[in-house]
Amino acid sequence: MSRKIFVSAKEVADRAGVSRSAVSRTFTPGASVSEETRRRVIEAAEALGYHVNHLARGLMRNESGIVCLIVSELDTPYRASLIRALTGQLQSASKIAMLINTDRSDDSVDQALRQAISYRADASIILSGMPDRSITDLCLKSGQRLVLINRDEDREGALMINLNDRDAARRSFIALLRAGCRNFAFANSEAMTPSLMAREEGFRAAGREHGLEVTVERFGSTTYQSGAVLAQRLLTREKRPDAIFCVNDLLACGLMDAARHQFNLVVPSELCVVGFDDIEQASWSSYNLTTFAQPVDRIAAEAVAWLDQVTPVQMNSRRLDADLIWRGSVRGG
Amino acid sequence: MSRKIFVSAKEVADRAGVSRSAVSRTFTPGASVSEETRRRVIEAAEALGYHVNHLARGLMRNESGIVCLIVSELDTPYRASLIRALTGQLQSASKIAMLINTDRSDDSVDQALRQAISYRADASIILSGMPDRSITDLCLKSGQRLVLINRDEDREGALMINLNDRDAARRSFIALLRAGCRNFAFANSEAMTPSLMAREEGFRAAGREHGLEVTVERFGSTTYQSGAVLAQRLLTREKRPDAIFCVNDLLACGLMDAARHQFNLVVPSELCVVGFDDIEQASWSSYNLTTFAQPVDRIAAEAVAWLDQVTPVQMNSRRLDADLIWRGSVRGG
DNA sequence: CTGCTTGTTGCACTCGCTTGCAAAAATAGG
DNA sequence: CCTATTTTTGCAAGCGAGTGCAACAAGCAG
Repeated sequence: MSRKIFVSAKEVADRAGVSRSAVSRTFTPGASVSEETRRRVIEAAEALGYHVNHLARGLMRNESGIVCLIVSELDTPYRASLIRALTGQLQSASKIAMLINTDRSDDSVDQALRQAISYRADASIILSGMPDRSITDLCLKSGQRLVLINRDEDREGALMINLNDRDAARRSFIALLRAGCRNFAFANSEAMTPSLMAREEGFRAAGREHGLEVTVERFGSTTYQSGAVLAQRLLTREKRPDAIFCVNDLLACGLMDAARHQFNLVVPSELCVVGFDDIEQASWSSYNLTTFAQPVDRIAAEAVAWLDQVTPVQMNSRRLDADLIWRGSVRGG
Repeated sequence: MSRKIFVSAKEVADRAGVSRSAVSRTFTPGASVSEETRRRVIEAAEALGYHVNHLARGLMRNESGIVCLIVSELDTPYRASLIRALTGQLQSASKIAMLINTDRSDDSVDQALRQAISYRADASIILSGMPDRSITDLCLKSGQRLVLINRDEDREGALMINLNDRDAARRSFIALLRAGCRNFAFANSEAMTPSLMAREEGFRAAGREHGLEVTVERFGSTTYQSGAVLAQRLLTREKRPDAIFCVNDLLACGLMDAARHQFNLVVPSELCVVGFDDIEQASWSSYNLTTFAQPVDRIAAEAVAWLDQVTPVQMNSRRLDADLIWRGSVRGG
């Protein structure tokens, strides 16, 4: 197993009969090289299988082209689809994604972040639910650009992408009202992240405006399992809700399953349900869930476009709309 | 916006009153430094917020600590959970994951791969369904270690991790037989990857051994939607199957939903279904699917352990067992 | 005190690339 | 054909680290 696998610019230069700088310039957009030289360099590079060493380049240029994706619970449907969109678009912009998994609570997170910094990542995109401020601090302090998705945190110098959660919640209320529902409930987790709370507050506010009471129940994390528990709690009330807005689809699926299989309720005639995220499962015929679509492609596009800008605008925030996807879990439509 | 954000070893050395090499050695495990010097260096580093520059280190050592995850359709439940496991364990092993998304068919894939090579990744882990041999060739040629998951490809110098698909298929057949089923079918996609085909062949072989016919139907890609189409094709046959082994859970979910909602069949009394992967949705009460669990943590552990080895064993292959998870989509149990 | 081993330290070179600078070559103007 | 201007090119100095080598200090036996 002989090492020495990579060819260096020197070797390409020798083969092409030019200087090492010429090779470097050939692969640097906008540098001054004659057409003839460029051709010969490219040819030699091709023949030798040369690839610019990004480690060395990053070292010189002081920018690596690496973007960190800081994520927890990345196998959650919404997260996964966002990651898919982000990696795709980053690649199209000639950047590359490093994935940092913040699931484990031990210090491997901290270590991973340190790694990211050690690789001199140009930016970090945070889609972790974990509201650990020290992480964002560290990123900013080490000169990275920062993108916060659905965190509603106020961070100077970062791009903040959020949804119109409050407005979506209001639209959800109106849709349920039009469907003839009268007993409204909101099923939330105890995660209490800003975007989840905005949905809750928006829904409550809409209730207030219409002079209707809204029952709110919170439990556990934002999962299918919590949905089942919330169903238990909400559907055993004396005044059983006939409309439940769930803080996300995963929870909605759990709630619907419990409503059907444990309480024998028929959706939507006896119970209307609205979710949030529009994960793939929402469209499955067992759920056929009316929900709000996270504009993952838009989110990814905004993030990548902002990273591509040369001048880092100081304060920046985008608020995107979530489209209501009408399906069968609400009457009418 | 003044640049110059990072502190270098030189600055730490000055502050600690030692030479730059001392700093370097302090952060190199196994190097010779006195306790006293190390203490002072660490202290200075801490105070200045120093992080070893991995770009530079990688340049010298000729190994970057970067591992590429080459994935397509990464928002698929099984893939996502595998990525979660892999990133987690890589981090614990002080490596870091770069994510390469091979969804787009244009040359952005090629470009991304080139990027990975340019960053001198130490290894690539391929979980892409895409059987593009040129990708694996390129990785190997640029001196990377290679891990192939569920691809059953014979690749010298790579670690191949596969499941006992054939055996699982056989166990599935026996379980269905014991449940009293007599008309067996296998629902496959047209992806025709080795591991999917092994499941099909295993199931067919088991049928042959028991002198029972197995209907095989293949359609589209391995998704929920294909499951619905396959249900249509299989359940309209004159001899309607009462046992269907689906090549994976996603497809099984689609098939079950169609069987129930379009054909009004009751699972498991009129139709038994077995899936593969044990994705989260399989445990949802709407499906309650009997299935085989992909040992994602084992897979990730094997991969990471192999990457940690110093001596690259030439030919290496692991075959892991998939545990049968008994749930309610098969009678008895 | 001398000779020898063991452990630390700093110098200087190296990794592969970018880039300012000045020399060389090509082009234009007269 | 000569000078002035514009490219193009090579030289060499970095970027931030790792490491072989030799110098040096400390510890110990004789």
